Amino acid sequence: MSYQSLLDYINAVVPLTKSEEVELTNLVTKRKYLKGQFILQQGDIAQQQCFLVSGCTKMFHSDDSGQEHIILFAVENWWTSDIGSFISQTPADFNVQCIEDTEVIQISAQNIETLFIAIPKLERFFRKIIEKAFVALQKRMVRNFSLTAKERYIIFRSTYPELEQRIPQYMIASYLGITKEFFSKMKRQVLLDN
Amino acid sequence: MSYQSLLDYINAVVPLTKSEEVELTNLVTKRKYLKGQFILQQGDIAQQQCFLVSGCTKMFHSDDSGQEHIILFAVENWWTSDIGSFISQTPADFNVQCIEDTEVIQISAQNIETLFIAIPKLERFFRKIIEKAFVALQKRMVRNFSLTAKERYIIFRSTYPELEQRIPQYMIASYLGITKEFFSKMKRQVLLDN
DNA sequence: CAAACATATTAATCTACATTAACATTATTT
DNA sequence: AAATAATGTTAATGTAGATTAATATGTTTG
Repeated sequence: MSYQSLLDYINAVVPLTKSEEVELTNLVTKRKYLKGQFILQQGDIAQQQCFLVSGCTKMFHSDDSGQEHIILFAVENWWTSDIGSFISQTPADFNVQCIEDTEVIQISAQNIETLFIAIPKLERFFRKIIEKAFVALQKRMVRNFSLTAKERYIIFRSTYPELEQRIPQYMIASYLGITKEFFSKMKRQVLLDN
Repeated sequence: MSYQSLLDYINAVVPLTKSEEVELTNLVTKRKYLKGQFILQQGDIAQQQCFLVSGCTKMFHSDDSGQEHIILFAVENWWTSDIGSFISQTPADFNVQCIEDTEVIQISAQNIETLFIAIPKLERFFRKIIEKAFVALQKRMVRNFSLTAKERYIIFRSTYPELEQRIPQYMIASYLGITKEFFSKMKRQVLLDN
């Protein structure tokens, strides 16, 4: 069935019965986006939370001077959305844009409430998902405080070896919080070191 | 009753019945710490999640060169804990230390599981709490990428006007990700500007 | 296969912030 | 009240990373 990757993902955390699986799949939708398309634009209200079936996205903030600051990539079996906008239905601080053709399973803000009532253990599931995301973000924050860009890059490489192949350098630079020019310079250093 | 501030806090998000309130208060404990004492030390496993009744704490990471990086303050009605350590019972990345005499209500890792089973809506409560924390952290991350220390300080002042009175400057500097020397210099600029 | 566009490199110059070190001011303790 | 510790300031010098701008390479598209 077409929602299998999401079901597998959820079942690994909170096992669902067959009827719960049906209920869930009735409240989600599937959608394809092309490379370059926006799933969410800064200023709009996030209507959906997205689970990636295939493809790759970046979530970023455009600041006043037009600079992009990438704060999250997502690939297969990752979630992406501006959670703040989604939960309080306020204008998003972030854009979500596809950097490959991307297929997602979406849950709307309305349906997620229905789901929480129908299947309370999904509340546990989403709590655990966001706990994990929070912990990762907190660690990244500390790294940005205490490590140099070079050190952060080395950690990024070893943490997400697949990502480096799929994502243009200048986006990785943005994710690390540095310019593409400095990234290029620093990368040469790293490669020479090995 | 002595757990009232916690009950008020929870009731504002998920209303509890009287019997649920009793059940909850039976599974939490109260404790006092003196200024300077550690609630949690880096490398230990976080046994408790803490709700502050009074006082003030800082949560920080000590890096390899011994530098402190503060990533969270907490005052009355805030939660504090190394969530990562607490949920997966692994060594903490962070210290939590009192910067005033502090009284907390604590929930242990074991009891929180009991609570989730006894009162499922607490699962919703903690999901909402952590969602809020996550959103705030994400915004702070973007600010660290896109704003100067001066701009971040101005936002800090207007967001937490009370904190600036209670907390030594050098800790605010650490929270902003800069040295106390640079903070001192930059603060003079900000004060001259007004 | 051009032409257009997206991505990456290099080098010169600039700046926000770190480091060091000395000193000043407040709190706290005895 | 003196002594000690904690906190805050100032100034000189150093550096990670930004900015600008020119050029190179790679990849789509007509």
